[in-house]
Amino acid sequence: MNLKKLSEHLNLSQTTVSRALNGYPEVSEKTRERVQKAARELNYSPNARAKGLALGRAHAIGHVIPVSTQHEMVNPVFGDFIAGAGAAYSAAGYEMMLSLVDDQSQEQLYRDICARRNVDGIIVHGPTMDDPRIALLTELNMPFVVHGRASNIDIPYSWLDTNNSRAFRRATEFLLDLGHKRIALMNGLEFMDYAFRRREAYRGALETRDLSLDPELMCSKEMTESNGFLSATDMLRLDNPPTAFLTSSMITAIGVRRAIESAGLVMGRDVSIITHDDDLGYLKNGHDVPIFTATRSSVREAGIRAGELLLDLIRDPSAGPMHEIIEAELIIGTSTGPAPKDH
Amino acid sequence: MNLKKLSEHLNLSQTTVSRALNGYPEVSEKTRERVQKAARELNYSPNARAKGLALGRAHAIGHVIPVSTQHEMVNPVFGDFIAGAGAAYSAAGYEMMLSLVDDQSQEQLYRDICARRNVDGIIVHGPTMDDPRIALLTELNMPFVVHGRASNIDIPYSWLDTNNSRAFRRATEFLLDLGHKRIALMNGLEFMDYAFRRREAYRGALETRDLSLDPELMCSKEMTESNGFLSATDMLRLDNPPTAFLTSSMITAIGVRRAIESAGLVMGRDVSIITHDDDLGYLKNGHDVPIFTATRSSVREAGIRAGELLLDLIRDPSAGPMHEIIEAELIIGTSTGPAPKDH
DNA sequence: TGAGGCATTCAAAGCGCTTTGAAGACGGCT
DNA sequence: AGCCGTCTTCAAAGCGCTTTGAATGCCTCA
Repeated sequence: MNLKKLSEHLNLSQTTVSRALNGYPEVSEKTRERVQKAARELNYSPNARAKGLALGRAHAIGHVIPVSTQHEMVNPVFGDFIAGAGAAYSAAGYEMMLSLVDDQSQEQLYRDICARRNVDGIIVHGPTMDDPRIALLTELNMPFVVHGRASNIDIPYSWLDTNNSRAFRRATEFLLDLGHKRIALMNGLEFMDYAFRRREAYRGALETRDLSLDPELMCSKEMTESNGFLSATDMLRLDNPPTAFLTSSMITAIGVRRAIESAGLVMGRDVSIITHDDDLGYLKNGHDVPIFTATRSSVREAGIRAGELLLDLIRDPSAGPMHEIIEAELIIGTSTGPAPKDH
Repeated sequence: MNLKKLSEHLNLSQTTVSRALNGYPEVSEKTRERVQKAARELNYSPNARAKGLALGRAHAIGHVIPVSTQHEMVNPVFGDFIAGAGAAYSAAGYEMMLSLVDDQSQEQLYRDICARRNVDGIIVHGPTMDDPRIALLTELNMPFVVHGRASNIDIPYSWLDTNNSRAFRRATEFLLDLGHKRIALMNGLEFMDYAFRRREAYRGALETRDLSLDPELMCSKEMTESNGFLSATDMLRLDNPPTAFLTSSMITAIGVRRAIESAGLVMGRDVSIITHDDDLGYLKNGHDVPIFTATRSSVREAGIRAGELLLDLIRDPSAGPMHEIIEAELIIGTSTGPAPKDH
């Protein structure tokens, strides 16, 4: 069923039918109702490609997902993020288009996407510190919103970010206030901007208390359960092991907990953990009492807001670079306690 | 940059330019090279909507992701599945289109997607036992491949599935062989087809050994860490508690492990766990020695194969219903051991 | 009665591509 | 010279929609 057939069936011109369905005023109410009824009965829904061609808009948003080539891994927060963004899109009648890309072929893929014109805007995931995509998309004149920020980029662009600095500073201070002096940082990959900010916040908090950084207590790896376990196991074997861990994700924290327990120690008594918690649907941090003390901010909320910002930007590009920062809550769970005396 | 401008710039007709770029033989090699060079330099890439309109094909595959309304949760295997499928698509020059839908408005969404014609095929995720989408898409004449199967549907359709029955039967027998008699099943939601098959396999294995099912040892919930923890905690408090757990996902298993440990028991000695392992990138089951004894099958592989099947089906719909079954490996980890004597 | 105004409706152009059917250029053959 | 076949190129139609600019019918008012 297409517009032509529908209009023939109704003995009307395509113009009239199109206008009736799109709510234009210059069509009488009788005909509008007749048209709408027929459209419903015949299950007519305009061909999206043709509509897009005529309108010059795709009614779709692109998400480019970087897939780590080493580990073939998709960031697990991604599911929740797009669940949020998707809700914003469908409310506005937009589709979501996904492309996966390995770290190599980034630039060409973005160029192609823009040239092919089947998205009206792009969400940039996982920005690095001097992410080249920001200049590229600006040059290509494609509306975009970055989930995160790029510390070394100074051209204006729209972003939405969690306040990683404040969250990790608070988390570190929380441990320091409990008397911990040997605090390990299990960070994500530090060319990622959020991981860089987190490390700087950790460093800042320690230095303010005149504690120096110990490279043996810092690691920067992909945030998997295994990495959490392995790195924590190594650190716990040090002569002067950490009494607390600051981890970048719940998954890493689960690995660290496993390391603590298999070292015969008790979490929250012998060794503390504080983690960042993205509030993922399938990985809630406990129920009434949280398991892990955590800085929590919902990545699903971030998805919703990022989607909304981008849609606003598409409607009115002059609305200029938009910025939004999300504060994380500090949630007290059972994984933290005062630093043990005998260390 | 579009075809018209490009052809004017080259002093050629649009026809010739189009043919040159699409590899048709009736254009001379000189001109072809000239055209290709210009296209590269001017960064020309055909407008996808226009191409789709002209060709009657969208070059895109739709994925409809059911979002559980109660828990606003996206199945965590989803990220890995689409990473696989996406690889298959981009190899073939296809895009991936995502729609999220809550359980309610399923049918209308599918009808719309088909009517709007901006996908050439659909992957059906998470089929239930008598999933209505199969009849619907068949009627609408839209190529599709189901990830999983629908036990109560008897019309022919294409699917790709893990052999859940065999995997869970083997897993149950493995525990039985170790002497366990009180085996708990922590299943997913049992209106989902895979969960139903898993339960039936578990039941079959027990009945073969003349053991009766104990409803107190069976639960059917969303596969989250919390649910694993809560249900396992309850079961371990029974007068006659289970000595082994069979869980549906790594995440659930992690929750069960937490329950075991916080009950003061030791996993693999006091209580065994065997789980299904989707081999997710960020949640590897240990490194050299697996943590959990598990039935493993890579959901990423499933994504790749499902994508390939669907592309084949789109190329040649008469290639008829395609079926593919993936066997799971049984991986022996440290989470299982002989049933304790004193129980 | 005819001009003017308003409410409806329509034919046709255009969005950017592919593809059909036709035509131009060229060389070889009789 | 004239004809034919081959190689190369082209103009135009069509994909399904929106939108411009024009036309139609009807009513009102002078």
